[in-house]
Amino acid sequence: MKLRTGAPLESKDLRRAGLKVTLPRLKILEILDNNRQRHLSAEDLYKALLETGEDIGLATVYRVLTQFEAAGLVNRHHFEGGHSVFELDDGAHHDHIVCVKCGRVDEFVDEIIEKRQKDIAQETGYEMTDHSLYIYGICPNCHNRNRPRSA
Amino acid sequence: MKLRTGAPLESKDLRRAGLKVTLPRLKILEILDNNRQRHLSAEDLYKALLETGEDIGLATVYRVLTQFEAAGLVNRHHFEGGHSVFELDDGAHHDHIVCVKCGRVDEFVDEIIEKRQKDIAQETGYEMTDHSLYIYGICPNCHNRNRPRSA
DNA sequence: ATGTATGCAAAACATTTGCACCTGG
DNA sequence: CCAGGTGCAAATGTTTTGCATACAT
Repeated sequence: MKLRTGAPLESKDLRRAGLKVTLPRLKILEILDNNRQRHLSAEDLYKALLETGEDIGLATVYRVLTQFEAAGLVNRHHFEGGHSVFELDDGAHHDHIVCVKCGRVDEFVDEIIEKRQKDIAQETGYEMTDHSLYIYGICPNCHNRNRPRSA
Repeated sequence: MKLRTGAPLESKDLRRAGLKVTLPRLKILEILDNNRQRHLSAEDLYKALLETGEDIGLATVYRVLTQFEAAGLVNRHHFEGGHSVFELDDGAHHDHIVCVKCGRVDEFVDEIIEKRQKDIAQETGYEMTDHSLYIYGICPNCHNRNRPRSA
């Protein structure tokens, strides 16, 4: 099992996707890039944009994210809680381990699980097209925070 | 890896959960029971109820499903598409393999994957509380349907 | 210039809630 | 009878859309 990191996305990635290079799109890419360790909701992104002084509408955030998703630049995940979260897609498949306390997200790839999933699809007669795996838990930071040093 | 089936739920399961045995609740249990092979949305359930001639409101469907979830009678899943789907919970943990063509859902448990997930949580320092795994693919039926017999 | 993007406001959905009425134990 | 359950309609929160204006190429 190996953890993963990522590489920055920029203007040329937008052009390659057939999208004009506009300020909202660049800003959104930038914020996603600065928050690789957590997954942001449209609302999160919107607030972050306002904080940087940009006057960008929530509708634009949604539109841009949808376009980015179609272009394969970001992945959309439907978490618990009725709203979607987004992360940059650097091309490589990976799964997620999510902290239920602080929302931190780590990514991993495990060949044994990958292999086993293929086997299961075959055994059940399915032709596998995709899969998604989430492990939920309490991350090291939150775990320590909950252990009082005197007890 | 083993596939799973289920056993019916009834009035006593409602009582055990501290819920009055009412017509809407029984009907909803019944419909869930008759559709174990697919996961139903609140809207699906609502329509199914109307078809059986029952005059049950959508709000009640949501309320009942939420209560059932709290009571551990059903599980709620957040699929792609912005809405939730529900399935009866027969107590045993299991994962899902979903047909992207027809919505058919099969359930399975794989000890190797279960084990590996625990290992990954441990390696990354997380205390695992839960996990969810979906394999998406094309089920045998849909697969055959797409293969013309003359070609 | 000119086809796209954007911002705003309104619309569309999925889900929840308030409240008067109904019903199971 | 009476607490809990239900239906309806209105409220909520998220995401989408229509349209006039602004911008990238």
